[in-house]
Amino acid sequence: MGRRKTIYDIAELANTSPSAVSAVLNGSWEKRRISRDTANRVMAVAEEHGYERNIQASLLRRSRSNIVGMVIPKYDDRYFGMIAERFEQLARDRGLFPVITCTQRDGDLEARAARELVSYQVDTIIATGATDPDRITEICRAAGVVSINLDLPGSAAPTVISDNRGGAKELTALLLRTCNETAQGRPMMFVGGRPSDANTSARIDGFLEAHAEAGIDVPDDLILACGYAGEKAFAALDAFRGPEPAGLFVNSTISLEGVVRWLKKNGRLDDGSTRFACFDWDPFAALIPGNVGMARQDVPRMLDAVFQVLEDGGKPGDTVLVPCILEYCNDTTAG
Amino acid sequence: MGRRKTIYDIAELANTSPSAVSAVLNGSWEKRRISRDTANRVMAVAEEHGYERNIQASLLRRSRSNIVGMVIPKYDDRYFGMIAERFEQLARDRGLFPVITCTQRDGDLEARAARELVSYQVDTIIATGATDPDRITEICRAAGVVSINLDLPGSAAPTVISDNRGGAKELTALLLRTCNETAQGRPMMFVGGRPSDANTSARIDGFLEAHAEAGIDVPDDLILACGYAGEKAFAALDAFRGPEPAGLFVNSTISLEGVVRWLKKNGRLDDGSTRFACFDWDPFAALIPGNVGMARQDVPRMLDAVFQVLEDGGKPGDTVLVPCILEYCNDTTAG
DNA sequence: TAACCATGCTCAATCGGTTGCGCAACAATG
DNA sequence: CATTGTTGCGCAACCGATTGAGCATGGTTA
Repeated sequence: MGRRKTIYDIAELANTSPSAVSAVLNGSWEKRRISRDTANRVMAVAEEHGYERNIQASLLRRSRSNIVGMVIPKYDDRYFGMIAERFEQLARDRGLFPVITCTQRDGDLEARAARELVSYQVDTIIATGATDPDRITEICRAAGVVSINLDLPGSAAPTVISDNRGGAKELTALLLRTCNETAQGRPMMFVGGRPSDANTSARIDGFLEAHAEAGIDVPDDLILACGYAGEKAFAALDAFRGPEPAGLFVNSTISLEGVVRWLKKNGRLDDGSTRFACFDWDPFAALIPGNVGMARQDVPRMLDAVFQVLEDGGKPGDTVLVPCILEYCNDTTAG
Repeated sequence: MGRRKTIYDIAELANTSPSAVSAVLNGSWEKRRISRDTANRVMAVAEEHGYERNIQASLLRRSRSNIVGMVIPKYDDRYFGMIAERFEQLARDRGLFPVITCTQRDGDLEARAARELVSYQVDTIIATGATDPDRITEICRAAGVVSINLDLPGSAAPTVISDNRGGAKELTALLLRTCNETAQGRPMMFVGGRPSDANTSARIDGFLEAHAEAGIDVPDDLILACGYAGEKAFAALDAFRGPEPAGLFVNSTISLEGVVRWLKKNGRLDDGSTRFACFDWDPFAALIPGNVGMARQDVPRMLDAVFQVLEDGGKPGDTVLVPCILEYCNDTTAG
């Protein structure tokens, strides 16, 4: 099949110059004083021949690319899936071209991906849940690319993040209330996440605060920050030898997959006898017996905030804290 | 901050020519007989100054772009999330640059996205679950871009697709077996999807076939192909006035969200009294009481097949059918 | 009639890599 | 010494769109 059509082909077919074609097709024709006649002629020819602009060539000449990159740990997760979907939509609404790259929570992959995005001349990189946000920011800085952190705080770029501490505290309080009759002042167990991860550590703070306010002491061995992966949570629970915890605070739906597998294996799932709460939201997880509540991160507000920061030009250190939405599950009431 | 560094800057700094820099940095330097000395010098200087190649400029000159585009209906769904994640990984393994675009099951958006990808000089577009695959193929054809259909069959490009009929038949048979005592020869209900959608129609075929083999007749009004969205399934069930169905075949996890909301509202969820089966897979949905099984589409095999077709150069009409994996839920046994 | 302006268009340089071709220097061979 | 080959490198055209500058043409004003 023949070569792709270029503005030169269209110019010849429409009996005018490449400059005129370019002006017509990128909308600057009125400013460049091309007559409506010529414009119509060019547009008709372009349409007829299925012309598509070569953005590479266009961007090479322009200074801004209007490409916004996002680095995200996973797609296969409702939280990150929603982020990706919303990001695309908001970017498109603003006439930007979104490119998302999935990096499996691997710092080296994140850096590679960021460099790759820079090569593609992105104007901006949103680093979502990056294990090392400042490394990405540094790559961006060297290339003159704006960067924003989402879901994990970095010191080198503006950050938009959930109120992890507040959300975890509220959720823990709910869990304590619901377990009140059975627990009798015993502490809950915290499962999943990495202690080095700022979100996990903020949630542990909230978890402990809620216990403190209820006058309950939490021994260290009840904090199982064993990693996010489901298998890790499963293994950590399996290896736990202390006294039976009164209820579980699960740090993410990814970890929850392992937790429910473990509960199922031990026959404690179907009757809902083991109460748990989970940070993050999943519509099906919400229906699992024993789940008393989920802290849903407010993805729409978070992404609105990201684009707000983008438009206002945030400074390193700026942090937008977005409250979580507490979802009551399985007829837990607020009281 | 200064302009981005170019090969011209690096050439000057390394005291050589731009051609040599280009050759060194894209790996063709041995072929172009640049000495190891010069190469090392150039690489050191590039490293030191954090040089990143401008891919736009590079692609403008080269003929192949190595960009593979994917059009996908949603991210916020485990099935499509897995597809996206796997696609990225396989593309990267092959040295390609994946760009995914989410089009919300909207034909016009799909076409716009395809055109946009063409503008970005993609070599290939994988149209996943597109409502109108042939339209995308036509856009690709006009631009000399290879296209492949995934998850929905098109006549104009090679297709990789689940064995929807077979999977639905097996799943329906499982549902019939599990409902045997209570159903006493009564038919199941089919919920969700669009009848115009080839997957839905193949699954309806499988659903009916399984009933036929069990000698059970299915009246038309038990086929509620009301659209995929959860609310639609909810509304359709709410509006249904016929005799109570003996069990539900749900056409996707998206529809299932509505189905379980409806079951919950009617107090039939927690005791698992209403049996259902669902096409597609979700780890949490698998644990919902009453769920007897899920037909899990074999995402890894599907994507392996896609890249296989890409490498072998498939023809329009070629179809790879990938079997589903039947997952038994809630202690349903195979027997 | 000269000076000036508006209109409608085109020219040619430019963005940053890539690549066919050729040139200089030197070694090896006849 | 003439010819041929090898090594190492640089020149300049090119990819396709954008854009500052400029050039006719025709109309208006002093």
